[in-house]
Amino acid sequence: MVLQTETEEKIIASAEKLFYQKGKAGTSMQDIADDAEINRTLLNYYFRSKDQLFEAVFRKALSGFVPDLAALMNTDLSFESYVPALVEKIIDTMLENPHIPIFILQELSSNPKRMPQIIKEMGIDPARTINKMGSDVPSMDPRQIILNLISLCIFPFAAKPVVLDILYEGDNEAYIAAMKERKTLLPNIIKQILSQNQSG
Amino acid sequence: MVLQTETEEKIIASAEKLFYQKGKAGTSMQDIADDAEINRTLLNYYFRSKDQLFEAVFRKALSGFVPDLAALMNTDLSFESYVPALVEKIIDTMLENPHIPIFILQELSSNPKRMPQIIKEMGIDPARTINKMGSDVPSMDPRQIILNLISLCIFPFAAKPVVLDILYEGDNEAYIAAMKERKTLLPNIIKQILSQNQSG
DNA sequence: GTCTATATTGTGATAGAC
DNA sequence: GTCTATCACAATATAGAC
Repeated sequence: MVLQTETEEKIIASAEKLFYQKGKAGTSMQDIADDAEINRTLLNYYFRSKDQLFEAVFRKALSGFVPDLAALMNTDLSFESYVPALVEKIIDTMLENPHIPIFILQELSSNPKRMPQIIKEMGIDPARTINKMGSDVPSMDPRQIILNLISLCIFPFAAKPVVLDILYEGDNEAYIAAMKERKTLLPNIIKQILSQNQSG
Repeated sequence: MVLQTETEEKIIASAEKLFYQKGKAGTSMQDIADDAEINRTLLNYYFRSKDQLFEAVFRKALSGFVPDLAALMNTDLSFESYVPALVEKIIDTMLENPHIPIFILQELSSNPKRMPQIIKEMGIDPARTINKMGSDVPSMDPRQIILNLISLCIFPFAAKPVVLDILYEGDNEAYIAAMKERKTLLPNIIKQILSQNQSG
């Protein structure tokens, strides 16, 4: 990621904003050009096609946090010991950009293979993680633990509009505070789940 | 929901299928007409506009399970006692149609007020539920409990493509079995969370 | 209720002048 | 690197014949 022209940067910024909010199909090249205040044909000049522009935005979104998660998971520390850092990294990322979960899930349904492929490229090794957890916590299925952890971290952001309205009566400050609280809440829950099943 | 013409039923069936898979913006009226094997103008004849057709599909999706959840939540039973039934209803619904979570989340981002409005119409009373839980479990925030429960139920379906690929190596049978297992797993986790905080 | 024909606007993408 | 002009086609929606 070296030097970029000013125009290219404006395109990416507008494309991010609109793809995040309205999805790929819901955003036109004209929408992006208007938002960036440039001529529409420049989008094709810089990125050749809508597909390639979207791909650039998608990869940039993942590269903002997936490599950090991979680094955590690829240490020799036990699963339990890196859970707090994992939770904090995910929640902080989502707090910075709450649109990311829906954006990714949207693309997932129309292009299921892309996301798994990219996160493996970025250093996440699912088999290694599952195996290591299997020796840490032999009494239960590591995949259910991972599923629980990720669900608890991400879903409250993916469903932000309902959560905000239904549980926090539209009070965004209260919503944000609750999300921050979860950075300490969730590691405790995971610890409980792990200890329960080790004794059972 | 009385008698419908055969054509109207075919339209709804095709619209459901395509809106679920590709979202509202990603589906054209022509796509739906082709899938239903009818003339495109009949869509406008029966539903007047794409918006109204989408609205019909969206309401139908929610009416398949939200009223049942409302009925559970509006009894005088304690929260803890109806959790297993709640979890089972949600997971069974998602197993029958795994596209529903993404479909709803997609619409949520482009139309944040619609979903909360509809589920309140369908009998869910968030304030009542939160208040009742507040007296059941006074030591912790009921909203965090609800958030955890819903996250654990729904996210594994919303993210099915990644979960299936990364955790279950594409083995759909294994994925389904794991989801069914969660019908007994999740109520235990919720019970643990509740008891931990009651004693703490 | 179902069709053809058509209006209008928007789409992604490229060629070629400057 | 940025523009105008233009292509080929797809979008939603309606009018009117049958």
